[in-house]
Amino acid sequence: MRDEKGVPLRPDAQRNRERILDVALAELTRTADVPLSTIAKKAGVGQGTFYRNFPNREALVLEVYRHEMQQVADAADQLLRTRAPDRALREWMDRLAQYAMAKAGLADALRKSAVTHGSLARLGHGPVTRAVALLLNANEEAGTIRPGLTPDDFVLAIAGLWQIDPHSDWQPRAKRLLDLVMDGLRAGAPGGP
Amino acid sequence: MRDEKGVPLRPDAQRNRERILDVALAELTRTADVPLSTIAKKAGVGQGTFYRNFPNREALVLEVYRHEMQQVADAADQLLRTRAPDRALREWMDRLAQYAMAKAGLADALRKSAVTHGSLARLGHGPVTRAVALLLNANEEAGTIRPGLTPDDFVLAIAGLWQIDPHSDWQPRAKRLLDLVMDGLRAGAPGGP
DNA sequence: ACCTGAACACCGTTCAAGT
DNA sequence: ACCTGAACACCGTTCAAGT
Repeated sequence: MRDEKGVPLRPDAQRNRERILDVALAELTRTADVPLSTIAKKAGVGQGTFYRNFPNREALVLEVYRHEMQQVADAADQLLRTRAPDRALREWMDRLAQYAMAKAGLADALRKSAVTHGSLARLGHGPVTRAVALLLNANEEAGTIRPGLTPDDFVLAIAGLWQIDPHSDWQPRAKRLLDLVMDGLRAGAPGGP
Repeated sequence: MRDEKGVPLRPDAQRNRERILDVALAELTRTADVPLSTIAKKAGVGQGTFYRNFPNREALVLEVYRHEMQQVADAADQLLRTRAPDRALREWMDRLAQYAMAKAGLADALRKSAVTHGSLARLGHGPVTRAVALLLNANEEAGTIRPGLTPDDFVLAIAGLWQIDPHSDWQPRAKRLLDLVMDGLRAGAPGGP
């Protein structure tokens, strides 16, 4: 990890930053409204150190979320190698749903802290967008979805996932949503019915 | 307006409540994070009076949002009387999009204050759900959408609307999303292609 | 029965002093 | 160069006193 000028952080500073992120992940996953002071305390750093690393709540939440999203994104490549494009896409959506439900507190935190639109958009330019682009491309070439769909279209279409209460019986609702989206993606595909 | 026991509020109490709601609509539409104390002050009531009416931020936001949503819901009946079912559905979706963009601050406020899932679900049992049910029923009977879709399915499918930045060029993105959803609803319809 | 506003508690943010 | 933690500011919530 380096600072804005490209200078490597001092080792103790680096460790502090990592400890904050570790604690933040654990705490934010549990509930979205942990006081930042609690995170600082559990990470064993002073308030000032916390704010040196993350100037506000949003910066912290975004960083944690980005890191977690990387993992979901990575699953896309493997699915594409081992399955037909449309099955890969659908299974990836299922994993995304599971992930969204498991990290509900984190998603709440994102909603609450984010300047909302701006931040979610920025997240879009991360690994998830790349994964979605891969999946959509493969399907477009295989003729299993209509041409011209963008990762942005897809992300908007599945936004409902984060509206589902993870403490409820969420599986059937998620399945119905994802089936609907999949039908929407398929509509007008060259290889369609 | 009556209290929990069905006793009508004293006239001055009633006026206070209405003034709070008026001010809250104006302020929350502008930005989601107005201090509640500001709303109380602009409404000309003390802190205590504010809290008598709305025990927390969420209660206020929900009430304002419900009131505003009523208007969108009302448009459904008129559209159904003057248009073919699928055109009525699509045009209603367009209005919803316009509304969501106009009241972006309000939607932010809802996201930030709500216990998130619980509250949005409660909103679901309001006039909007009734309007969606009407629209879906008419289309199902006309054979323009697949049978068996619920208002809940629909609400989840269009959730992406509230992810769009209203300060951007939102029309094309909203159109692409709503077209996709409409295709999803149509997939498998008896009268479909 | 309802209202007011000062008082309290809590949390985010800053900054002087330290290593 | 980086850290600490007390101090400050702000906002939600309560409550004693008033009409």
